[in-house]
Amino acid sequence: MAYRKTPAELSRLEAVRERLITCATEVVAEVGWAGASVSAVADAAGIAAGSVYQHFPSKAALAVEVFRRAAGREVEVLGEVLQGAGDPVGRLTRGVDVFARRALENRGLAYALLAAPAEPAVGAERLAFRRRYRTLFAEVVREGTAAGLLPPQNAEITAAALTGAIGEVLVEPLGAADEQLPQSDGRATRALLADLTAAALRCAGAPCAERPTH
Amino acid sequence: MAYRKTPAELSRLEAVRERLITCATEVVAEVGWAGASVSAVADAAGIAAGSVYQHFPSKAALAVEVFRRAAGREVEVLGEVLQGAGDPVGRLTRGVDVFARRALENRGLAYALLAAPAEPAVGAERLAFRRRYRTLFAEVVREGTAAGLLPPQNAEITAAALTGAIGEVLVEPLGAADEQLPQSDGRATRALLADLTAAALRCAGAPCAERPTH
DNA sequence: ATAAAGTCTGAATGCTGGTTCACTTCTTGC
DNA sequence: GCAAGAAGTGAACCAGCATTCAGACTTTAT
Repeated sequence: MAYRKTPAELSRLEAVRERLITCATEVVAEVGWAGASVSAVADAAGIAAGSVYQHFPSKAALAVEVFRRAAGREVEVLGEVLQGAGDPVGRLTRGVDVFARRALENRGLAYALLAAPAEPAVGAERLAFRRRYRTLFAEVVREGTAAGLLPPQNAEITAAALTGAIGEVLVEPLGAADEQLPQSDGRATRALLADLTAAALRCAGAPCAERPTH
Repeated sequence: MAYRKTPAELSRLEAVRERLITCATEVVAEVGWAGASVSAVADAAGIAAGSVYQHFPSKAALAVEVFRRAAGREVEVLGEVLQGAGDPVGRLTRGVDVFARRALENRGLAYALLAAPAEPAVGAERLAFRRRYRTLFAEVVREGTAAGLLPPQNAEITAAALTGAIGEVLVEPLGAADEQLPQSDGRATRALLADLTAAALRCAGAPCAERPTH
């Protein structure tokens, strides 16, 4: 024998793979799934198109991995907030706020994760992750009702409604990603976040925290 | 001159065009936008693929027309309910109910309109129609607050949240279109509708109509 | 009947973008 | 230094599908 992958070589390959994923994520954040062709991604990562297939069996597989990584981070963050300390209603408030804030801070990627047209494989992944968001929200809602802070309700439905509501409210500002980004923490954004969390709380039936809009 | 389109001929062409749109809608409802190739649609309408181009300049144009017709009907129905007689909260309730019910009665089409992957042109149209739903909901919400039936809130945001919530709640049951359709008015569906309208009312801040879940 | 002007057809064309592959360029172990 | 075996390259390949087009068939008006 005259060649065996040395540990160093192995980790170099791993690094290339990671770099590929990172660059692909950036490309997707910038031009969406539609514009993220294999060659565009390979270019961004500084390798040849053919080399992509050294790391992934297909473009779809790479796309799915990109999606999982990015969406996984969001699920994790959201989960930490929602399952953290404090009363359920407070956690829900903060969860919505954090989720929306993160989306607005990384619009391109958020849009890709939430709404941008994508190939079927990514679409399926999107569904799966939405279900995870739902599960997280549903748990908090259940805790809220158990604690008597929220009225009785179908937690799963409320969770779905929350997921959809947040997504829909964000799509508009995210879609306009290119226009003069209105400062991720400008006046308008603050108002948006306030109104969104208010709507979310109402949706879960939290007694109006009375933060009248504007 | 030796040929001029006679009125009869003209209306025949118009009829073919209509038939094409109808058949295309059916195909889309059955196999989604992805599966609705020009030849599949032409086959369904009983004409040759090339003849499609006698009536539409491109596949995208046909797709957009299909979307507009179908979505337009929904907007119209929803508008009629939301702008009808009665107090705003009641209208909102009925609007959500009617919307969801119609979607569940024509799952394939509803899924295509709401969520199925589609070419960019259709995606754009989808955005436009979502905006119209929002506008309709926003108006009712505004009326509700004006009448003192709903707490002060950002009606636009609430409307977006409502649109998103309804869509998200429906996507799951709609996506499973092929599985044993659980009777459009079975027990499960009734519960779903009740929970959905309840969530929607809470979202708008309507004082709990106290219809405890299930 | 016939010419002019359409409409219809469906196979051929062309484009787009993922995937392959013969070849070049490393890396490894002796 | 060298042979074995990878990894890297990018142009060629290929599949799917919208779109076109030359020829066949219809309708209209004389």
